[in-house]
Amino acid sequence: MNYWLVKSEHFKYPWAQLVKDKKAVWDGVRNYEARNNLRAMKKGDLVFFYHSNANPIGITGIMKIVREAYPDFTAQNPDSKYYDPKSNSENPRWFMVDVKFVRKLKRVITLDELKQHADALGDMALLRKGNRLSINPVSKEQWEYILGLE
DNA sequence: GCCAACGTTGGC
DNA sequence: GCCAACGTTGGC
Repeated sequence: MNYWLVKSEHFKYPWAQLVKDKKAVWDGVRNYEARNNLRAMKKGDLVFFYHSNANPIGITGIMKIVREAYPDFTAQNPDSKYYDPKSNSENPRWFMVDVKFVRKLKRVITLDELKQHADALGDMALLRKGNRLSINPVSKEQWEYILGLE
């Protein structure tokens, strides 16, 4: 079992939408490192949902992987803003996963707060300066520590 | 809206 | 394969 943290901008796919939909397709990942993380996700893995460019900025809830990586068809759709002419169905470049709503956190654990616990969280990818990766691995220790803050 | 950080592209 | 130019992310 692995743990992850994914970012979403509130105007792109807001947490409230997932709460309503219960299930979502996590598509549109167009960064190789993020894609590699995406492909390492296993069914049943738990995922923090992190709101960037939001108010407040932070972790709002938990999701679960319900379908492992499969080709992101939006890359083949010229009308999609995620269209990538260099990807094709024989040799897909991009992947997506399906996620399911698990639960809301009792409160938002803000970036500010995570920063205050930077020592305990060790070298957490999210807190690294300049980190822009939209899919980050989280260690078991970090996962449990963050839930302890809740 | 600014801008630092960093990924990607493409000419050479 | 280098690297300048450009685009994007995301906190502030």
